[in-house]
Amino acid sequence: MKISSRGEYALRALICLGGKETGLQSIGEISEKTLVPLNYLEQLLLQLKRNGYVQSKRGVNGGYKLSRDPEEIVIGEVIRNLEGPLAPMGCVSVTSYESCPLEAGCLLKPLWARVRDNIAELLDRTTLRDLLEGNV
Amino acid sequence: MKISSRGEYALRALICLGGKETGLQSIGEISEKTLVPLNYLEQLLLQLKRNGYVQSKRGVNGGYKLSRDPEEIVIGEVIRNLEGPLAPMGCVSVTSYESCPLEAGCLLKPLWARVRDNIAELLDRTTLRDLLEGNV
DNA sequence: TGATTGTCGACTAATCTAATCAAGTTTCTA
DNA sequence: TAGAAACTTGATTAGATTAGTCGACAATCA
Repeated sequence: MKISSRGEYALRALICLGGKETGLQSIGEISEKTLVPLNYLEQLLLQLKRNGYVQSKRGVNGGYKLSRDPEEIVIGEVIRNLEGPLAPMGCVSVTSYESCPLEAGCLLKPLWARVRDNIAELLDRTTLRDLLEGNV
Repeated sequence: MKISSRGEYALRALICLGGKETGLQSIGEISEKTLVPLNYLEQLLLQLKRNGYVQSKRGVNGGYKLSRDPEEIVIGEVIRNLEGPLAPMGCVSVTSYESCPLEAGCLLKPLWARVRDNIAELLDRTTLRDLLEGNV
């Protein structure tokens, strides 16, 4: 039931960008503060950009900044975007359901569904702002 | 946040053994009913045996059966035994904590801790009996 | 123009997952 | 007591995923 480093690292980057610094922060700066390898961070920031969480500027003094208010960045969404569905099994995934031959009378499915609901409920009501303010 | 097939398959086997059949069930029978590859199931049953959940009898008409009452088999424990800690990150794992250089002021840790607590609370109060009776 | 910084795509080493296989050992039953 | 049924053990493997690396390119600004 692990979170992969993609999700963890991306959230670290968002937290870094949501901090006190108001201007742009370069990949290098973010890498230093978050301890995420620079070349790997690059990939994650690009994906965060494609998903509309951050914006960038090239060239001297360029860098990244958030492109939304922290309270409009929902943690559950970020994790889904970066590492796939929150559900522990495909048969109970809302965002990418996969059928299973045993599904009909499956005694496990209701359990997995509750696990999914618990996780999704928590992560979908937590925003970047909550994290920044320690409201967790 | 996936459950691996080890956990899923092992639980299927336990559910199968906890079903109406009272006597021994051979690996072959269990494999057919649960759709778990026979050779793989073999491994999982052995591990379940080492962990004290099932017992076996060799020879003709041999097979496996539960070695505890279903209400004494806690799902959280089974999953921990078969696929490791429930916690989404090492820094919040109760059973196998791993430190992290950012841990001190980490704004994510409280979130992961809540995720862990939610999952563990649910899986540690669910027993095999609950699954068999559909009490989930 | 040249230094700085982001962008993009390909590549890779290591690990994990999900099996598979082969060679036993034990036990039952005919 | 032979022999088949059934469990036991350890080794091996193909494929996927993870986590990262690398190199060339494009934009920006002093």
